Amino acid sequence: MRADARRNRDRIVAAAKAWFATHGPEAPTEDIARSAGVAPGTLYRHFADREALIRAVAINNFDHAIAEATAAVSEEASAWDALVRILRQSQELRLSFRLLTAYPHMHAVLKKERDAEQARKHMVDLLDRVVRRAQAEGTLRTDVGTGDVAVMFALLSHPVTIDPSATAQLASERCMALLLESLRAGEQHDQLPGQAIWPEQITEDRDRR
Amino acid sequence: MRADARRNRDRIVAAAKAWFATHGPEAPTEDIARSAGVAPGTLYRHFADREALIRAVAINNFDHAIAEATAAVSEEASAWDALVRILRQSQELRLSFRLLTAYPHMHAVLKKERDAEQARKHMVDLLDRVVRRAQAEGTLRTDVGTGDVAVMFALLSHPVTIDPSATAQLASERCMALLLESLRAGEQHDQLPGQAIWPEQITEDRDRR
Amino acid sequence: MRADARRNRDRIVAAAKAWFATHGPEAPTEDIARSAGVAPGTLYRHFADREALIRAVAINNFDHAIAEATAAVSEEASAWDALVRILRQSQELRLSFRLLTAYPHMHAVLKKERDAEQARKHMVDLLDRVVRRAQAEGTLRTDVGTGDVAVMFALLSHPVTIDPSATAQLASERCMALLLESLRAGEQHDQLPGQAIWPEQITEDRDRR
Amino acid sequence: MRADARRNRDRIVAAAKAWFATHGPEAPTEDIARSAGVAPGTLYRHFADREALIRAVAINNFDHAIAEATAAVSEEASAWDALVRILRQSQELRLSFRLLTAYPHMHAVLKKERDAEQARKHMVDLLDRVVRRAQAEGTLRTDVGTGDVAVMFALLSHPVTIDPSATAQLASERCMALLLESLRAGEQHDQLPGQAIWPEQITEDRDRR
DNA sequence: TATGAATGAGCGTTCATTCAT
DNA sequence: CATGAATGAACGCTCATTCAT
Repeated sequence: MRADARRNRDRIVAAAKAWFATHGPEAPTEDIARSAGVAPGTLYRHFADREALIRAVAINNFDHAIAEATAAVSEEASAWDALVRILRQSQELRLSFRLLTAYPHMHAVLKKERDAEQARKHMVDLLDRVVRRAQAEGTLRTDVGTGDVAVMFALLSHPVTIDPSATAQLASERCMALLLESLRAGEQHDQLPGQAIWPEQITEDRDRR
Repeated sequence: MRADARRNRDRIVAAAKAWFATHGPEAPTEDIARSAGVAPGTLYRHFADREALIRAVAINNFDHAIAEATAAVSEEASAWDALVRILRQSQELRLSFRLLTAYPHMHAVLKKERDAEQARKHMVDLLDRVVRRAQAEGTLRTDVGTGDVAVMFALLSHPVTIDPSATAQLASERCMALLLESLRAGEQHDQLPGQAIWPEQITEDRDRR
Repeated sequence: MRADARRNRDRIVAAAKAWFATHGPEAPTEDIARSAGVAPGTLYRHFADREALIRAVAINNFDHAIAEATAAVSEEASAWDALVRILRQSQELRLSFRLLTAYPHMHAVLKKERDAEQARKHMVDLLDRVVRRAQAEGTLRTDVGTGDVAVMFALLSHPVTIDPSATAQLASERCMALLLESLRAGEQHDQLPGQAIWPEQITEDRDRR
Repeated sequence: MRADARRNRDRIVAAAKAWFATHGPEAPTEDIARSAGVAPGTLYRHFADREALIRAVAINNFDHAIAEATAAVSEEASAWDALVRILRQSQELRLSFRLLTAYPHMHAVLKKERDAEQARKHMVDLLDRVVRRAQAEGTLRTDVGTGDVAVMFALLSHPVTIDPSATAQLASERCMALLLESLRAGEQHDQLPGQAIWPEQITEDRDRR
């Protein structure tokens, strides 16, 4: 791949990432191309269609999120601290989850490309390890599973649309803080409905419309 | 209003509600009309444009949500129980919040019709009263405001897109349970970032820009 | 025909006349119905379609124009004075000509109803008589025909769209005055191109698309 | 601009010009696009909306009309001869005036683009100069203004809808000849109503209503 | 390979006309 | 008969994707 082509591809992915983060995965391809400083034709030379672009953004995102999570795990003293840091601070992870929950087809879209599916799995596995380790060390309540944590995080990754935006930002952080508080191991926990949700409970076959 | 017209209007609102709930407020009017069993022209006879339809759905929703919340308040022994019931069980309230947070224009859209704006305000006021009463009775922690509760609820009202759907449903309920747990007044609370968010902190002027 | 039906019919024709005069013969039927104080269904009970309504308005108009022209002929001292009065003052005749020239299909539309066609013919015949008499009395130049006069008048019946409207009105009157001046018999006339145009030169078959 | 794009743009303008000339400025864009041999999207790539297309046609027209009028002025011996040639022969000027008087919004539409407004002004100024010069040389009666001439011409630019079309064409020419005759300076002129109308009397603010 | 023009299906909306009440 | 609701074809315009330059 020529150097300029490589550079264009990267700029398109970066532009798409920005648009997806602010306007969701239905953002106009034309706007994305313009932001990337290329013509629409160039975008489509690199990505067969919108879904391919989404996959590329997702892979990029998952990879960054994995890197951030890995750093958290290795740098924090406990699994709990790592978990808190990951959930609270990782913008990349936030976007990853937004993408994953942005529209129902997402899993089907990802599965069309081995790399995308692997990156997703890798990310989930990493989260799973942190969750289990935190439970093992006694800091995370044991009646929740990685699936619970993932769902919580996915939901909290939606943009909060209130004014002023500083309040929106704060609201989101407070919400996260509350949730984390409820996740911490403690004496008197309510009985949660059902059983803990683990990755295995989540079928990724979402294509039956 | 003639009986058949009334019936069609209701069917259109119902169809729109279903589409908005599953596909967001940009769902094709054509599909909505077809679901309602009417021609596109009929939809537009009843609603001047998409925004008018959104407002009608919102009013319908807010009204139902208010009714459910009112019932909860009058039937439950404590404000806390009422709050739990409202947040956990009201599907209408859930959709209401989804609509409200679906896109940033929503407030501007609602403000164009007095009824819509009033219904929204009425709903928020009701929630506000329950929140304050629960705090007064000592069951709800006092470092959160109605705005915090509303944001949390709005976020949790997003659809969870995992398979199987029974798991998605469960995940959502568990998430809500965790949040409620963290809201309950107790001994050792973490320090939340910032100050409690109350309705007053939320500017409803979203039309600038 | 019941009295109320008759009244509705008349009001619809009157409303249509007003709309056609100000907005041309494509004015929305809905607006016409509303102006007439009836529902659209009522309009269509009386007139099969837009063309039928146009014919009704045309007949009404032609009849009034004929009456005004007849009065002019009988009251004015000379054919010339009658002609001037007809062309200058008859609002009905003005609208008649506007309708006739508003869209190319008009003749075809009129021909579908004997009455409409007859009224038109009657009106043209009357104008023809006045023209010939004015020429006989030596007040109208003899190198113009009734067709010339009709065309002139039709053209001058178009609305003048300039601001302020008083100026538009004046401009129209001045234009008419100029044209009348050029029609008066006098010494030194320019040679007009072609031959005088008489009603016989005008084929009324306009339906070949 | 690429050669093919330029060609398409020109074809669209030409097609629109033809449709506007025959069916007025509300002619379906779809038909215009088809006539130009392009898809609807192409039309909208070149012109943001119908009004932009109207302006493009108008500019094209005004420019051609100005060129023809300029040629007439420089080639004819007197201002009078130039005026006669302009009014009689310029098909472009004829369409220009038809557009200008086609609907009341036209001035507002033109004013949205500097070029369009300038071209219009340029055209009017040119006519104004010829009119004043003809009056100075004693060939044009002095109780008419450029506004009178413009209105007359606008009115005469409407299509004459009679059959056969050769007769329509002739009728139009004869009408113009009569008007020109009445414009020539001479001994015994009738008193025209009101005062001469000059461009200054014509407010170009047509947007209040 | 990049460009940016062209395509054309799709959606929102209008309105002449029909039809159930 | 009148009403006014329903119909559905038509039109303006958008945008994902393809293709000529």
